[in-house]
Amino acid sequence: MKRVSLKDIARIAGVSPSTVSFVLNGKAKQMRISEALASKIMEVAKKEGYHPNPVAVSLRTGKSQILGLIVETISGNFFASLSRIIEDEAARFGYKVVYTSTENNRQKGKELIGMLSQRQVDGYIITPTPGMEQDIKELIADNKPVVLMDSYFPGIDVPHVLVNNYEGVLKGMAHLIEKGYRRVGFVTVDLNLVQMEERLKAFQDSMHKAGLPTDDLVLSIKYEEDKEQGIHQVTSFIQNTPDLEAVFFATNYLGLLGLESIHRLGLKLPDDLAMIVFDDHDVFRLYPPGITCIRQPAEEIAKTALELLMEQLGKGNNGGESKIEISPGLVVRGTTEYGQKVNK
Amino acid sequence: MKRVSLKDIARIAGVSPSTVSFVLNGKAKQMRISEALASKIMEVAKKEGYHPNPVAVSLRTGKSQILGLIVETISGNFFASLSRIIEDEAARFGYKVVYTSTENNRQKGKELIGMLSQRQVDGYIITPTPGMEQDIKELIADNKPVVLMDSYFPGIDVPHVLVNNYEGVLKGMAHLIEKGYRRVGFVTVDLNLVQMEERLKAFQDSMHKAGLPTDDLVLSIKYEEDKEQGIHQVTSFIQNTPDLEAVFFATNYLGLLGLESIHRLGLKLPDDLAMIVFDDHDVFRLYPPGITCIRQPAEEIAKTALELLMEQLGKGNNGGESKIEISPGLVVRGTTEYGQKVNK
DNA sequence: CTGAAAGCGCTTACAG
DNA sequence: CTGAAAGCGCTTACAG
Repeated sequence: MKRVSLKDIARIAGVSPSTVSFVLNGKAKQMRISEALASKIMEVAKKEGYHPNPVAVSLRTGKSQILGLIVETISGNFFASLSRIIEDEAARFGYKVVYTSTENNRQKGKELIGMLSQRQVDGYIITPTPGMEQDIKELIADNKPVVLMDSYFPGIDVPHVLVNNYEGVLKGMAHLIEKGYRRVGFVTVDLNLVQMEERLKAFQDSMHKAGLPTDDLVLSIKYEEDKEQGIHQVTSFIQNTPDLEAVFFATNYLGLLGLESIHRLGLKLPDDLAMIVFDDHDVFRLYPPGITCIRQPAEEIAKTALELLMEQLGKGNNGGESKIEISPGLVVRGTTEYGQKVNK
Repeated sequence: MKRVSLKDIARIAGVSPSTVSFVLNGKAKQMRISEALASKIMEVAKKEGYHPNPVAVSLRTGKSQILGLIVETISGNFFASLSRIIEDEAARFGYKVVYTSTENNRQKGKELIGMLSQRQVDGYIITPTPGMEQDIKELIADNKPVVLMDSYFPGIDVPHVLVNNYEGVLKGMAHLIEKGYRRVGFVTVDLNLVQMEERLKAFQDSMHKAGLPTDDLVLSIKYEEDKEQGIHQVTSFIQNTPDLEAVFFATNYLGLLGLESIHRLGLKLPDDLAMIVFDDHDVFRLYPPGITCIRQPAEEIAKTALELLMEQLGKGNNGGESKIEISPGLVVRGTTEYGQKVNK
């Protein structure tokens, strides 16, 4: 059951290991090895079931043909949507993918990157969390190919691909305003991330453009708050905001809090209150009918990220920033789209 | 930014590479290297930030300190429950874990195992699917450490750990019968798997022991059937079985079909119809209150599987069968446990 | 056109 | 107690 090595093939074919290596790596022509010899070697290799030992190749070349995908949590829907797409796409380019997650743990993020780089991972696709800024800087300094997904750090010059957050909220707001909603609340989270800022800004711009005030209409939940606390805050926000007609939730986690609040208040969607969610992670299938979602095109984001990475791997890290923002879709869940608002 | 190598450490410390290797691998004493020298070498290694290159170690030793975890799908809750536990446990033993999924694709299962074995994976934890029998046999023949989880092949002598399916259904049935339910249906799937056989047998044995007939009470759904078809079958089963008081669903997929059917029929849980689900994959959180679950202890299964694997890794594959069955728990979801059945 | 040789970074008998 | 040497399986200048 011993594996056949390149040397074995050479011996059987009666040539030197180098010749076998050249042929098997498609450099026969370049090395001007005769067609006849080349095809003979190919045949022997096939017959003996030869497969190069990737560990040896990796040691020799310093490349592993492996990509590292680092996400926040491996058990979420975001990861589920992504992993398969990235794996398939990577395979097309001859790469394997290993997955790791930080599980919301700063320390672990650091270790992971360290471990991956030791294993000679050739490139990284990372969903960055606030704590990883430094690690990512080091990766860049080390000239490693990196692409960020879903978010980015304004201070670091590294390719990233994410949904166009501003445009997404704009779309959702246009939809609501067109339907006649005027008292629209916005629930966001107290997190210093570019995405969240963009979303809030788009809300305010939309309202102001429509001549609507936003003074008492923004609720910002603390990130550390636990779930029950959050539900409580959303509940009283809904109760205490006069004439509230609709609420825009800036993330799907917030959306779930909202759903629960609405449920507890005994309100009916969308008649009593309309609801719209910015679905960061393409989980809109979880929502019941009657909710509008700004949907992230996870598939397109993943594909684009991989392409950016391949570009870097193909021609070295050019260090140029490439910021790609993908337009989100507006999805009305279910068939019961809420109609024109009557008594505006 | 060049990595420091063992050779570098040797040069800096003024000793030979072998000495460094011995010290760093804890064989200083065994090789009778002086304490002073050993600690000096340790210090240099630390100061220079030396980390052995795992690729080189792997090439030289033939071991990778990596375990392969193969599951059916990476996007399910089962995987989510498992991955973290296995990863943590493996880390305690100094192993990393790489995940792969067959995504219900026979061909892919084969490729995956091939790829992992090339990468010198030291051991396998596999959730077997019917198509993998041959591949697993080869692994065994090849003397690779393997542990199966969640299922097993009766014909193959390989360690496996799974919930005690028979006992689980027995528990659930005892619960129902004790509450006074007599007309209990059993919905299973037409799949030739030991787990399913055990579950059905336990149902029949329970009923018979209580002196209850089961003739018209078993529905077996075809595995290939699509979801809508399945819902249809369950719906008519519920409608056409006289005096049906409760239904036992043999898997959580079937349970979801049942939930939808009950919803469509406008029945109220558990008053109109009681429902109990064998939750293969610890997803009982998805069910609404009023449903009883036989819950798989995913955590314990995962831990045990890893221990079995470590045993093999520690002392070589002894080839002996070790079949471990873990007792399932009975979980009544939510606070609204259904009460004593009144009009039996 | 083809082969001998070095070397990727380690470990481990073997010889002092 | 410690070092020189071989070798894991490959790739790639270098020399014919």
